[in-house]
Amino acid sequence: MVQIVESRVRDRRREILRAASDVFRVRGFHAAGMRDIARRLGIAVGKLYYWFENKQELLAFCQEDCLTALLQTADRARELDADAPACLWHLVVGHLLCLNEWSPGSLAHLEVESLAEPHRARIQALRDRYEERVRGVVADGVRAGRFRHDIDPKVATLCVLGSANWSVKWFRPGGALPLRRIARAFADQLVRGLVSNPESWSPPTDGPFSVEAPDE
Amino acid sequence: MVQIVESRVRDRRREILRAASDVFRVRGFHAAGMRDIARRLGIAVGKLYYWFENKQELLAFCQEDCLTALLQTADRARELDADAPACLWHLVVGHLLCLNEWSPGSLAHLEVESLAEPHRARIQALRDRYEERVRGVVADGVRAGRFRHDIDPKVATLCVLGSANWSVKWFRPGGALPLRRIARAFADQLVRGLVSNPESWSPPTDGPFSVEAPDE
DNA sequence: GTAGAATCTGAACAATGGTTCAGATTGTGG
DNA sequence: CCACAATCTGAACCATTGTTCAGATTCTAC
Repeated sequence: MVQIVESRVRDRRREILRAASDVFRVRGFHAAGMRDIARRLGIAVGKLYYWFENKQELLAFCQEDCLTALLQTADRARELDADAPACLWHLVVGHLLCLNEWSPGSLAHLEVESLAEPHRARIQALRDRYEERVRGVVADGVRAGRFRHDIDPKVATLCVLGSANWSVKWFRPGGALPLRRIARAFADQLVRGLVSNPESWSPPTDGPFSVEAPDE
Repeated sequence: MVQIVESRVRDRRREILRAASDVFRVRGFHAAGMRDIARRLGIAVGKLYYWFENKQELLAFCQEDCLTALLQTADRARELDADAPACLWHLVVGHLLCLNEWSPGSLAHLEVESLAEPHRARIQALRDRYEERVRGVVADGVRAGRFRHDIDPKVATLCVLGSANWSVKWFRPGGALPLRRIARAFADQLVRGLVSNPESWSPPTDGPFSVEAPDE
């Protein structure tokens, strides 16, 4: 019963999130106002304040939605029981697909400093948790000898996440290159730069994120 | 004579740019207002409008300043007469040093969509020119057999620039890791992911950007 | 059919921030 | 010393945006 109510609340909030995401893409994240979002939904602006306390809560909801999805891709990559290079490869692919195809909140994800307390701490904790997942894969790989011993897992993780995150700035659906090809190429380059046997290593050919999807 | 006047105008405008940069860092790029910038300089807000037509011109000036510096690092890397992997390596290092140490306008550099016409077209042309420089190095390397033949120079360039650009979001002077070490590690990973002989390739040990600077 | 809960409206309010400009101040050349 | 140019001031104006809330509408349970 309570679950049904909560599900309805979440559905309504996610509907607003999707409208917000549309406005983020059209006007830019920082130029997106509450009136624009309400107009996008065809509702009065006051209604937004029935479902969200204020704009900050809406932004936090967007970022949380995206981070939840990213953490889920990390979980699925982990579940593969693959070695660290393959696991990291899937993580990179998953990150790009998540930001550019699955997660409507991804534009908000980039805006690290747009949140103030109290939302900021909670969202930062989620970001840290996700980054720790990625770094854990890299560190495991170094320990197992699958990644070079002279890399710093923290720095390598920052390099990986930077490339993936920045893709939101330039990738456009329907562009010259399909997203999955870009995702594989990024994953190839970033992982190959870390493995201890780059000349014999080859990237995975299957996995959980439909990398051979119908855009080829 | 005219040169002296232009130099004075530029000096004044760069002084304002540095104040703007300070405010960008403290308040975040999008929360930085003209009053804040004027306060930072201890001047009346109207003075800003004596030297800049409006806020957009100031933002464009910041981005142009940063892009000019980036193009200069690309020129210096090119002048080395090194092969493509070494050249790209220096470009990556130069990019990170430029954004995080030399160029006060770097926070503005990230904000691709904050500019409207007519400034946007001019700045976008500079961005394209810089990206073309980087991509040219990658394409040359593929042609010469120094980079893998199966990479797409455009995608590889986007991967490289994404990592480097995103560093502005998290790097802090005085942090746990010195900038040059981070820059070298990024360049190592990104170039090693592209070279055709990653197991025998080793990164440059000297170059134009003081990578062995006194932070070690 | 009705009471009460849930949901919604949209004008008004307050705050913010970009910009203007009449007038003031400073600098410079004759 | 003075005219004129260059530079500067800061209050006021205007537009925008987040938010509120009294009241309206819709929904639901009895």
